[in-house]
Amino acid sequence: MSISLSDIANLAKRRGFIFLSGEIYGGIAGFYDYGPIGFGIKRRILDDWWWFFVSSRDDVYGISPAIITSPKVWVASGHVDEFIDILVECARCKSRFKAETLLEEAGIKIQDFSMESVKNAIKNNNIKCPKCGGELSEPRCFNLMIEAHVGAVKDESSVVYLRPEIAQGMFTNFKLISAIVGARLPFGIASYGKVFRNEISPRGFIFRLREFEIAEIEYFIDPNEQNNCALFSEVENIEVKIWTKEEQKRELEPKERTIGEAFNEGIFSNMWHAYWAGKAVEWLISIGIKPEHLRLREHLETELAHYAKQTFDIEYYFPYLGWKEIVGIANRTDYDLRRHTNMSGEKLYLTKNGKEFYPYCIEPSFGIDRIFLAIITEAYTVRDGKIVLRLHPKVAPYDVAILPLLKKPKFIAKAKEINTMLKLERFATYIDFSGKIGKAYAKIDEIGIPFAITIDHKTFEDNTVTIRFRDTKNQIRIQVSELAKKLRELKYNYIMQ
RNA sequence: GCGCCGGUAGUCUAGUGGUAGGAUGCCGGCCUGCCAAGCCGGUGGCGCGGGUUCGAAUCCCGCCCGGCGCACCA
Repeated sequence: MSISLSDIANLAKRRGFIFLSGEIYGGIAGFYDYGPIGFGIKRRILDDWWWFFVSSRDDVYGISPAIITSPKVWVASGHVDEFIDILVECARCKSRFKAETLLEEAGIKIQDFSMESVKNAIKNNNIKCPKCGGELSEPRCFNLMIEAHVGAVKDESSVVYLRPEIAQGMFTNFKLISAIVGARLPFGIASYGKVFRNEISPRGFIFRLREFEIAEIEYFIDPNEQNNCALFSEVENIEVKIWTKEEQKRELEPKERTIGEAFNEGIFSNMWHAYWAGKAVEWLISIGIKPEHLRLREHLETELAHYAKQTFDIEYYFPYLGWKEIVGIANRTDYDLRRHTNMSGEKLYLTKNGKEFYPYCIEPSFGIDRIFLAIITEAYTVRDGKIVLRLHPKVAPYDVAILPLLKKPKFIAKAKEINTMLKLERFATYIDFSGKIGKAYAKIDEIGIPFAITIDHKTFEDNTVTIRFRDTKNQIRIQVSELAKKLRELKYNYIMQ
């Protein structure tokens, strides 16, 4: 029996993972609130991401740029031009078209894509609906960036944009950061946070959102050293399905390759691009995604973003949605630093042997909410008609549950004592003495807590408790004094099945 | 944004014009004492707004939200 999106949404609602935002007023499409369990999991994902890509490394620096910044940033980045679509609608069949595509197909070239010139071009060339031949409506502007206003007066000069990506915060701070940290190439700047895109129709539970969390690294390399990656041995042997654009065009299946093989085949735009694709896959697997549910898919030329030379999506196989993007790894070249240098006048380039040059940039960009959904989907299993969420302990909402076998004062007191002890050891504990033990086990299985400590009669004889394993229901008995050590061992040596 | 379908306790669901019912969850009690046992009691609902009608969960209109298809997804 395969799981559906509504199974996931149902669990999410029932157990406090995630809810439609403002639901008491009917909600708002594309915006969701994370509840206690969901945010517990999401925070663990973000923490582990930060550890893997920032804290555990010496070459990546973490920052936190503002969500709203100078609107000029978005002009320079190309988002003001590229992120705005002018749409026309057929008055008869109601189909909508991008004005740009429509004019292109009609072989008409116009200099500027202002509303006026699009309107005139359509009128003067008597362009009709390509589907039904009907009359086209007035062009309308659809901006994928969400606008806001700052200051007391709400006019054109007060317009700001909610960031549609974090990357620009890394580029605009490039000079300051590289000077402060004394960074030498190659090095990266990383961040995570909320971004906003005015999607036309958000769909698929939390799959397409208007406000979502992205974690990004902008990794800067010397354009003359693109194929000199000293860290390549870290990823060389990682195996993953890779689907090149040629294979897609020729309708061939994706092929299993190691990152090393793929690089040697010339599939990646450079060695660092291959390296970061490998690291992204490595991380996803380390938090519980099965390798067979992942693949790297190269963007076709028509899909490439305005800034990208080559992009690979890491796609995850959602049983109810098919293969969908959860991570993108783009080679942005020197596009952004060059644009910002030209627009701002600041020198966002480096000097080597007296020669000025722009670093190239490889950008791994992680859609955290989609990864959250993938992790929940991956973990969702049914045992004896009950849901067991087999999350990796690293991303479980709590480390351990503490349950008294009986709801008697001395059992509860002992549970509280152990709870306090483990909290002092920095475990995220979950204590529950509200119901019966079987019911408590079922509940913690559903929210994915990997281990449960049970206080039973024997506890009062010899100060031992049992640790019960979510995945097997097996129990082991252990001295209370050994608990912290054992739990730490279990958490970090956990092997996904 | 267009088209089709839908929206009843936290969740699942019965109810097609006449007193909203059940299951589950949640809270309390009894009992039991290691994997959602049982019994008793309690809590909680017709997405929002307008209209038709003596009377609307039910019919009509608008909106909001969701699902599917199209379009969109740099």
